[in-house]
Amino acid sequence: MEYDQLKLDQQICFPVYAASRLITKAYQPLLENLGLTYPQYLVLMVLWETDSLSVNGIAERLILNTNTITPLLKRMEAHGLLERQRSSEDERRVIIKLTDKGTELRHKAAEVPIRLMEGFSGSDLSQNEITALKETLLKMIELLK
Amino acid sequence: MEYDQLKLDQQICFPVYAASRLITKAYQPLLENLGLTYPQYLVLMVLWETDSLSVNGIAERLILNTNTITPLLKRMEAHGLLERQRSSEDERRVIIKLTDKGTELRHKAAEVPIRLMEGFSGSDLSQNEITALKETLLKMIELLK
DNA sequence: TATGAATATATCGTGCACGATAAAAAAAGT
DNA sequence: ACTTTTTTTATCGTGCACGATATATTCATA
Repeated sequence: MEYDQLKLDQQICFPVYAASRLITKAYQPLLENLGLTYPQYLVLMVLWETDSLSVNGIAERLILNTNTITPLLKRMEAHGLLERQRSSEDERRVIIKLTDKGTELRHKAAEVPIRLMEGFSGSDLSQNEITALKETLLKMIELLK
Repeated sequence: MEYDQLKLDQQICFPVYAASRLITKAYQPLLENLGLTYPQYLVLMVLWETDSLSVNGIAERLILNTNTITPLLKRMEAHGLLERQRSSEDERRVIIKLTDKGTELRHKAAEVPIRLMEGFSGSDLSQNEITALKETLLKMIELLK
């Protein structure tokens, strides 16, 4: 029987999976200086743009399950980066607000993506390819959501 | 101060991360029928192509740490999918061999990638885009390894 | 006004995934 | 032949990530 479709090199899923982990790995030393993990950094990027979001709002933005977000936010709260407050308007909701410490990290984090992209410049990965990659991934994400 | 480079929509890392998890999620119901998790399925794809690999050989193929692979293989051995054997030629190495059960799963798994790709056909994601995506990801992987 | 449906968060359990470290075996160097 | 270095796997600890389930609150319906 033919099994070509089961060959690892024939998969699209595997390079996405491998690239994702390698990117996270590449971020790790840069984020370690800020006392952050990669998922924590993603949460902060969301909150730096839009403070006072609900747990569900952050989960939707990051396309993560709320049962992943809740423990993540609790750890960040323990680190003094944000505060969790039950909404008085709708008691089902928990509103997440940055602390001064969480806000101030934004300044230090500003160079992180620049440093990360430095690893790609000067390579044979063109800006056009990166742009096209992102657009195709966004289409794929829409299909899979 | 300008923080555009910290906007989530400006990142290439986030769509890769999100797409990876959504792809894994999409596989989950298909693999559940076979009693497999996604990482276990990746291991089997490697072994179906080349049996009798070392732990390190599988780790290299999947670009995973050996301390991720070892517990994964132990769980698969517990499920009777493979056997782990210390090499007599080099006792540092553990050789992984498929059992009959592990080999037979290949037949059932043959339709998994086909079913997964069905979700993309008929969409506005062309085959050319998927091919280009894969090539760019492979370049990125080479840079990050 | 009461009931059922929907929504939001939290907990539990399990499976990864990786940094750090340890131990054993093989290879390299003197 | 002995010592040092390198390689391979394993363990520990921690941080996710998700399926399933539970609880509380709000919304929709009768």
